[in-house]
Amino acid sequence: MSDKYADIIVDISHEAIDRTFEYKIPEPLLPEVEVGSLVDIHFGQGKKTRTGYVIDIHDEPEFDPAKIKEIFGVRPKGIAIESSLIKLASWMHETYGCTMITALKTVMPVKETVRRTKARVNVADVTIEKPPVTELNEAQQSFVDAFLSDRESGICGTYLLHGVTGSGKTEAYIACIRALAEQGYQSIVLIPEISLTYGQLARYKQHFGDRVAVINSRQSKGERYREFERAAAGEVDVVIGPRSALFTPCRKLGMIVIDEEHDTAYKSDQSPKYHARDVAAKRCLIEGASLVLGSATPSMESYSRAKKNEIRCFRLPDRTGDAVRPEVLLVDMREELRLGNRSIISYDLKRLMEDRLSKKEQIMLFINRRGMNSFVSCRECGEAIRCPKCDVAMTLHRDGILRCHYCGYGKKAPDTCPSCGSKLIGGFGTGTEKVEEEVKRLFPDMKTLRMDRDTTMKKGDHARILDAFSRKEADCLIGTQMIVKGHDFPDVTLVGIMLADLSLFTNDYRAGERTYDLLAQAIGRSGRGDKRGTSLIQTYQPEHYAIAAAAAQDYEGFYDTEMTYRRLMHYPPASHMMVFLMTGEDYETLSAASEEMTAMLKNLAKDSPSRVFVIGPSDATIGRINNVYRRVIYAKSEDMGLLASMAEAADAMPVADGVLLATDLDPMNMY
DNA sequence: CGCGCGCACGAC
DNA sequence: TCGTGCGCGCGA
Repeated sequence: MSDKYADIIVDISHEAIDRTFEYKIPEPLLPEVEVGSLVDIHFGQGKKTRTGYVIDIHDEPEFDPAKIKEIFGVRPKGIAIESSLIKLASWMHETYGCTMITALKTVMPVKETVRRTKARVNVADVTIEKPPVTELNEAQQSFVDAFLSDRESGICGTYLLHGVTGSGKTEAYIACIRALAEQGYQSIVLIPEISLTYGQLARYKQHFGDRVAVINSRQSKGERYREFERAAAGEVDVVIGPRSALFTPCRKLGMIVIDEEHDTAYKSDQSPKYHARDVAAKRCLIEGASLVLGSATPSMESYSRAKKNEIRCFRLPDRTGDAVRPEVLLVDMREELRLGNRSIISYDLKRLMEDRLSKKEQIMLFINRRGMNSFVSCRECGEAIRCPKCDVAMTLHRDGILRCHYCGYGKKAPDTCPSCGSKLIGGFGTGTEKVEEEVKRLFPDMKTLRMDRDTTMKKGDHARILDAFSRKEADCLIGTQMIVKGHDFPDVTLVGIMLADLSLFTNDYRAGERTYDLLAQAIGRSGRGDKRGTSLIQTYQPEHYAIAAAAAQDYEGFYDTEMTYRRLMHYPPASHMMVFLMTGEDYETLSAASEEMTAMLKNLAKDSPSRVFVIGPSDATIGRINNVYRRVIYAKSEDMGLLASMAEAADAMPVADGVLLATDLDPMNMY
């Protein structure tokens, strides 16, 4: 048998993570040493024994063999938290095709000295009175029972809790966390950053007091590291945080919860572009923990696995009961135009708004776009005003400034068409500002609040607007998707969705799913109190399956149609897809590099035993952002390992100067 | 992190 | 000219 060599990180400090050292594995230790093992080594000139983490094992030495030292001891398995995180990194390296170092950097906590900041009032530090004992309803209890009996028989399963906000998912999680804590196990609860509110946190604090660690993006690296240390020391029962909290080192991990598991924020936007759901599943497998997914509109990925009985699905009915689900009306805006209504507010919506205003009930208007008009175009030559640095049309804001939503560039809107000089130039489309203006025109007495990226620039704006609305300081809240997530307003009995089609226009394969999810959430904002609510959807495509299914509140129906389409097109989750995005400032260089890359990938595909389609290269949907050109290549295959090895090969391939490559497995956004 | 190399300065 | 003190870079 040939010699084996191990790449090792020396436990000096985590900052030195980007350097590995090669050691020989002596024959007798071969069976024990694996990726993630803790080993004893001599390092540097010192004769002292040091701890090393094995991050890779290979046959050929890359370093001068004369200088390679030997590993002289292996620690028993399962001692170090780091060991399981290294295994996780190794899996990410294999799955996403990123380098081991990049994977390690995402997974391992980086040690930073905690800068002693002056005691800030942190939500996490507020003390809360003891819990009223919570009673679980039948559906919650049956999930908790199944979960616990599975664990008793040593099964660490995956569970899907299918239920809307308010159906009591959090109580069910808490019951599991509590039972696990009694057995000395810790839990990690992932929630989308936006839902990490005082109220959410308070519920966990009520039950677990100081034994809660909180991770959020506003913390300094030092503060975050302190929370990691508390978890690693076993000082907490539960860790709550966004995607990155997934990598909290836990002494004895019992469960990972992913709340709102369909949320796109669970996909990392940096390399490796991992999906928290997949990484969580792997971490659970490594550490013997259970995985709980919660959602009102499960992702296609999770629901298809539930249908195949790979994961157990539990339905939690809405507490308020199905009888008070909101009534949903669908308005065909083409018909509206025929009736002579050119307003963005349909006759039906106007009538309902009048009614709510007179009853002093509240209204939410949801529009999937900020700004005033979507773009400015010339009615004579048809030319739209585009960003000089990006291949997108610019958006007109009420202050008369045209702004690019991709690079932030802004300029004053011109009076005449820059290409033909015509004065017949104007805005098309609609946005939050336009809706607010129209509401003011139709209802001069109505008090409105607007919430979008422009009105929530400063921190605290978010909470201020929502608080004002909940104190009933306004009759109508107008906003982008940020108003539909969470937040119960019991007096809202009317939700208007101004243009349901907008989220379909992105044209990527997840557009249908995103539209259904957005509409389902928006619809559900109405009638959260004791009064039944109405939701009205305005659309130009009432027959579109995502819109029709959302209006009928028929998730199953949507799922079936969507899945048929994904199968037909070999899109995830029916298959897997790797995107190779190449960017560069010089189009010619970039184009040549992308051709070369495609040739290499096609060559790999040819020699592969599994079926794989390589598509491209072509310009990305947005071919240029901030003067950087973008070209894409797609590879589709059911063999995820093959796609990862293609990504790895692409990564290793030398490309022209000034050309960058990024890969993305099963993307969530368009390219 | 801990070691030692090498540079700089100080005492003889 | 040699001795020592300390800062920095390296370690497989």
